[in-house]
Amino acid sequence: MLDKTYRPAAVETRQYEAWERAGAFAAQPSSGKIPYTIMMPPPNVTGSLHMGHALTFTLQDILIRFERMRGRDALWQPGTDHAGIATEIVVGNQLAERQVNKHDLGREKFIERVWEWKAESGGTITRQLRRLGASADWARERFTLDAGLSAAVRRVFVTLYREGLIYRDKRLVNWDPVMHTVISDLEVESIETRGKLWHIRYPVEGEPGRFLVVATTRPETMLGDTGVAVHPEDRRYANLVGKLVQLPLVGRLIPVVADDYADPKTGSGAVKITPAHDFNDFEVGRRHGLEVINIFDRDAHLNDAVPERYRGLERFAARRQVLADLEALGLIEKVEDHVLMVPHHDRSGEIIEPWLTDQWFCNAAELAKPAIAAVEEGRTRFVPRQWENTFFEWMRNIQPWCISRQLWWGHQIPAWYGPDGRVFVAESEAEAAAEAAVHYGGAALLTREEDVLDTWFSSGLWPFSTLGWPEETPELARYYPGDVLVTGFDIIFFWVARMLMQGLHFRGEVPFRTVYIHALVRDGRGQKMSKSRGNIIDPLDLIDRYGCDALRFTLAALASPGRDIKLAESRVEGFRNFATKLWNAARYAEMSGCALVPGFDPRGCRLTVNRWIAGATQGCAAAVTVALESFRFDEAGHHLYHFLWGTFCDWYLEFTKPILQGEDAGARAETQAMTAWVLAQTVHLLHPLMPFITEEVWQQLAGTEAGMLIVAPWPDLAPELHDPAAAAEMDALIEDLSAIRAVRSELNIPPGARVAVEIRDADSAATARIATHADHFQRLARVSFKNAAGSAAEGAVQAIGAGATFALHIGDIVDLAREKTRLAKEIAKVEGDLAKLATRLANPAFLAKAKPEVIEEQRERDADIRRDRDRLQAAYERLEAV
RNA sequence: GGGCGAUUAGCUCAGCUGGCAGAGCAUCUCGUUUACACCGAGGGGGUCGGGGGUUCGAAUCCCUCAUCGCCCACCA
Repeated sequence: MLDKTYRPAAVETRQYEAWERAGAFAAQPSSGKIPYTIMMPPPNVTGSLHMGHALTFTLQDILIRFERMRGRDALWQPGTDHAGIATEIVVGNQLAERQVNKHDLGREKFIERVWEWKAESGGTITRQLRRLGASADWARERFTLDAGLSAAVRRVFVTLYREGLIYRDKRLVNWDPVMHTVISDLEVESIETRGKLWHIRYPVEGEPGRFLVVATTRPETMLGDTGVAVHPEDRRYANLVGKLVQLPLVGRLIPVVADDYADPKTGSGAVKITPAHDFNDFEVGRRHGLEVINIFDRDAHLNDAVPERYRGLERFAARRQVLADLEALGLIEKVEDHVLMVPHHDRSGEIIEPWLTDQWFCNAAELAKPAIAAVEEGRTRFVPRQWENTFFEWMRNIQPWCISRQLWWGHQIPAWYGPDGRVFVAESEAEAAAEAAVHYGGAALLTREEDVLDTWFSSGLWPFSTLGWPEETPELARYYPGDVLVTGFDIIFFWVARMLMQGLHFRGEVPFRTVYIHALVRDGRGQKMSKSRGNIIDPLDLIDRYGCDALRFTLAALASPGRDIKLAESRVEGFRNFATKLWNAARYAEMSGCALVPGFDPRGCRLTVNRWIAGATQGCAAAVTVALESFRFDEAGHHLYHFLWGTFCDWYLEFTKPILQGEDAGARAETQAMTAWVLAQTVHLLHPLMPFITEEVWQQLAGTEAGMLIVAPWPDLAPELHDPAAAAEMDALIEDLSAIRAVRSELNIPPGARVAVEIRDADSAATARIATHADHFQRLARVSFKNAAGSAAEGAVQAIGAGATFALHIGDIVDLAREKTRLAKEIAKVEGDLAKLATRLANPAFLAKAKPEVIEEQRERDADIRRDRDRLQAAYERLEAV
């Protein structure tokens, strides 16, 4: 027996354990089934579930469950990511609370501490994923720092190095002066900031009293200036090109060069050039052979390259000092307010300093070519298609990828330096030592590269490293390439692009056929949820309060393509109610003796109502299938919602109550079987979205020996179940009943009052229908048909149904004038529609140019409305006659 | 500066290849008919952001403007 109320928490725990125990999540490599693979985007190993996770993993689980039920060998490959920078920040903060920094600890101790933290919190995210109902193959869980995945990383690094696609280079990079690491361009977030534009006078050499004015937002960097650029066609400065100016505070003489980079319309038109600390200036300097003077140390404090009075100053203190000194010298011409974009590290929030260092780079442009081609040729397609443009835009302008990080938590780069600085790149120290021995003609002391790799370097290998590569495992052969990758647009560049590049390079095949890009879940103001903003809605909180199924259904229903999700709690509540509705319907069916009948064939039903609901069920199944096939989770949800609530509960269960309580044993048995059958189909169709409650209902309905719903076959219903005659009859009946109910309600006729009704203007179909379903009229509209006492329309309220008018005799309580007004209003509305149709149908251009089926449709509609109008008119005239 | 998206009921949003403007929530009215008040029945509520254009016909396609949001970009 089903409980009186559905209690999600208990059911969710019990069912999840049962699934896992039964091995329902496990892929079946040795089955004859066609594989279906989804690679789970690995969340941070020490992270915890947020709403973005809830969305992405719900959608993935829906697809996996759908395809599993459709008979595919479903592999949802789970795992976690070591998340280098993010995790180092967290552990760094933990240490900071104890007044310790990581350098006090040393590399080895620090890494130990991170592993401890992983042991402490590492299970959290996967536990939470289980609470979400995620049916991943947990036995195959992987971690990016696993031995196997680390071997894959080393193999890839070494291979790309030997192919010349990974190299070491001295370039300007984005430097985080607090974390002391480089980050890639993608990790830089430009934040609009209100600042100042200082106009500074640089004295022209040999022309006392003459100044060249430069404008800058970062006056402290002038200490590293090695030139000033003006536009070659800027008349104002033409005679200065080739001359020298004297750098104030420093005294260095620096050249004025002509370069297109200088924009005459910006600032003063003359721009100071600091090659060591600005990406543009670096290029300008290179073009003109300017000196590169690095003035910052790794903390972004001024170094010994600047005059003594500034040495050791932190960059903003330096700015204040430089400005004060320039002011004292009268060299500040003016100061303007200025809005500028300041680069920040997206993780640490620190202001980035462009800094000249040696780093490891990957030739992304080369790797991007096959990836671009793969998407162009449709070997991988994006859904929605829109995102392909974003992908192309970035890939076609891709920059060298800086893959080294000055961190400790991650894959240490497999490179060793000889005594003379020569690099040996190899998969192991022994291999490197062997190479070195050959090179030096004997054993040599090697020191290992300290840097680790960008986290995304290892996650880029995820689609094949998790399957055992570099070993050629059976899993690799079977599950690569995957079918669908589900992710948010925010990591298309970070992750999707890298997986495509690495997958194509090392497997020669795309890692997935389809990339489904979903929206971001945002807060009420449309802001990205983040810890720092403090605007997080906790999915676990919603699960506690409304049940997991309600949250899952909500996220699916809101996942319309191309639109961000602003999560409203009222939605979750509404879909919780939907789950309750299903529960109560199932409970009612159980109480009414509706049990699944083995071998029951809905096509054998005699009763119209059963033939009708069979067709409606088939229609729903087809619609849900199409929706899920095309990633329209929202449409799948809406079809199910309307079918289960609006059709099955609101109408079918009401229509069949008299049958279930009636004397006709045959009709009762057919209807009981049918009710159970529809419920069974519905829980199948709903299972991917609401796995828990559907499994629970299914097991009550079918019994435990029937097997679990999670592995039950997806409904494949014959289109012949749709019976047009039954559908037409029931639709018309619903229209009749609704019309009568509306009139009753509008006129405030007490719902309990039984009303005598007289039928007028009925066509033959309506006459037959009313006779057949008289009991429904009685029960669901509370009317009884009797021979009209007299023909007078006195006291009658008239409801316009489908092909008949129902005159309700309600005695004296009718306000004739009000009733006439009501009818007149309806007539006016209908006449309006008819007028529009008449214009259209009288338009020769329409008749000549519109598609024939459209014309036919419009004519039918015209005829239908005309019939309604006529009956309304007749009803009105009867009142006139009183 | 470039690109993308959005603008539809009080709120959150559907509306596909043009052909009857929809849902959920909220609101109002009525309701203890034994599945369900997390419910049932019914109602009100819209110049589809503005302006052009294409078309027999536009919420839908095109142009333009406005507002909002996001992504990318080296403008001192």
